[in-house]
Amino acid sequence: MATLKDIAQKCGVSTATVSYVVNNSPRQVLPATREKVLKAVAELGYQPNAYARALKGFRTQVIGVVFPHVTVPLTNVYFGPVLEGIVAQATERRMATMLLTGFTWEETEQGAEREFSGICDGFLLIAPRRDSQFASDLAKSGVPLVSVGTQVAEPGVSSIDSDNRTGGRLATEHLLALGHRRIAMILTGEDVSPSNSGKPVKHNWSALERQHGYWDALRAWGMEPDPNLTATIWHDPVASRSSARRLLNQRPTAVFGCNDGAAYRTVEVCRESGIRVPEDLSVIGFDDIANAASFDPPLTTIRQPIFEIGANAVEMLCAQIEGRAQEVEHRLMPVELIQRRSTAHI
Amino acid sequence: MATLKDIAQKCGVSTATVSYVVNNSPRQVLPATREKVLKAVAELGYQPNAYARALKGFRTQVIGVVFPHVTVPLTNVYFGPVLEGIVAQATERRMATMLLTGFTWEETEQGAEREFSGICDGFLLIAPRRDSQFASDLAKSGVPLVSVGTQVAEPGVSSIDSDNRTGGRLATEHLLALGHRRIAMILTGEDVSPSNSGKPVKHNWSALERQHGYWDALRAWGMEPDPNLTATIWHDPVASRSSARRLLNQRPTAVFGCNDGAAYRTVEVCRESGIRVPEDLSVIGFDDIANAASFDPPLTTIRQPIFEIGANAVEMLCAQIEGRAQEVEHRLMPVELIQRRSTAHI
DNA sequence: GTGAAAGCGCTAACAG
DNA sequence: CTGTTAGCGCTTTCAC
Repeated sequence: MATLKDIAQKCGVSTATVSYVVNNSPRQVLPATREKVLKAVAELGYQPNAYARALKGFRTQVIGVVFPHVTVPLTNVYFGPVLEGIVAQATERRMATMLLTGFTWEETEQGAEREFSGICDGFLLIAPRRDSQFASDLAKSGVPLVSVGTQVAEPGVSSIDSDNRTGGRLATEHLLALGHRRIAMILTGEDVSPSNSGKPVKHNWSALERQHGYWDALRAWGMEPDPNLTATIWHDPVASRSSARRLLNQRPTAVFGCNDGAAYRTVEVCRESGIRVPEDLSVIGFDDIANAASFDPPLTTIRQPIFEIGANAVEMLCAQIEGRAQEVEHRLMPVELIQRRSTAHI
Repeated sequence: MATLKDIAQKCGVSTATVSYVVNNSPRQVLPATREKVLKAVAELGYQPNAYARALKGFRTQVIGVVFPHVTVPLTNVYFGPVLEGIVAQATERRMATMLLTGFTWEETEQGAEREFSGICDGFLLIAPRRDSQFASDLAKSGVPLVSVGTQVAEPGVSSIDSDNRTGGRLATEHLLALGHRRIAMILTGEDVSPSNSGKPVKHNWSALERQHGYWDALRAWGMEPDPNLTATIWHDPVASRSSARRLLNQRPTAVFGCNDGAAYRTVEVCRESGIRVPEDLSVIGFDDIANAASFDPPLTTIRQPIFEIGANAVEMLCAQIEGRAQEVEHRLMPVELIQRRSTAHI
């Protein structure tokens, strides 16, 4: 790999001159010299060494995308589109995206910190834990950072997410407007089944926000949320099913699943139990994942702009990197009700 | 960000000593000194600078994943799982994955070459063009490189793909065994519709390989392929539909779609035309994408191990990076027939 | 056992 | 207009 020095020698000029030519720096260079240099550059296929450059304090044009767990697949209905938005926007800005992950979240954070804190201009944390150490450390060192899909506890860390609370309210209001009064909600959480039963359930941040919206709507209609009408499901399919079944035994007329997957699993349980959707039970989801429209019945849901969340995250991060960032910002992306056929008038 | 020098000063030792301690180098260091250094390292939160290290000729532990076009989404049925396999295997080996893409393939290649050829230890090209300039350049400079899903023209570039030809044969033999004799094939190609009609169709490399397998099987059964029983579809849905319809007018009893998407679109066209699958027409696909089993009817197809292709690609690349690579290797991953309900006895 | 110093490739301040 | 040189943070040879 040819270096500045090689070019300089070949042309009988100094490395400084070569540097000025290749960088189009403001310094005046004799046209003849410039041409000579350019020719040598082309001949030797010279590429500036990104590392040496970075060592001089330049931007690396790389953003690190830190995501929780290598087995939360990229084909996942949330991570996939978010990453797509990130990559599209990064490409637009001619930046590269470095994927940083591990087999546990701790490992992910440690690895990211140990290896790449010097390489990346900034980081996007995808759905980090609220108490993320990595987020705190980076924030304290002033490294550009945006948390996606969760607000971390550490103040000073900007974040972006959809407006989950409003979405929860919208979903519930839709059901209320349809005449439903016994409206159940299904939350999701970290795995609390067999292996770590006993520990308190750790619900997803977003699920909890959506629940707040659900409560907001109920209260606005003068109703108090009934704890019996809330259930939690998680990765374990068996335990989740029985949880869903217990909920249905409470005879709700409508169910708000905190995401489309939860809603869909509810529909499945209904089918097994002979409950018809939407005739006997209305079901609404959240996310509007790619195939929500081809569910049977097509799922009424709250759409969140997943791709745009990714794109906006990059934009926010770049603002920080370039020093144009205002204050800490918690950007909330708009959600909307997508009415399909899984909800009906009571 | 603390540097070696900071630590050295704080401890009243030389940077060399600090370096030896943090790297666990073989040089003997007085336990007391070692401890002092380690303490300072912890206090100052020292992280070695990856760039400075790389400048000394060390591995960067980053692999560049070059993929064609930012709008070929990561949620794509092929790219998604491939990338998943890549990331999983890279993580296993504690390497990071850098996503390199652009808005055109040319741009992607130029950007990757210009900016990142010094940063990455090696590159994975996802479905590059056969005449990729980037591949040639890298191969000539001896940069570790594996082409995924296509063999490039440049000799000396290792590749990995599924055994498309065998898969094409398997699909066709399945149909033949079911008693079919008028077996059509649907290929896919680059967009040759409105905008660039007139230009010769550029078929996908893999589609062509599968077609070879199709021919192999027919000939082994003493039949000569009928050109009228082959059609090409592409991104344009309208033109593709009419192409599919023309094919069906030739009255095949079975269709082999070169991928599941093509097969599925054929089923749709059939439905519109009142042709029942599999009663009137058997349809077989290729890939076994995630939702092939939930098609209506569930699609008989040839499974290719997409995730494993990604994982193997990383393994091959690392062998090159670490100098353990044998010769140029064109690894072919095994495929298998997945029998479902879109094919039936004639 | 430890320190001084060269040098990886590059940029930019300083001298001509 | 161009060359010399210091130094980014690190590793490693050589000398003590």
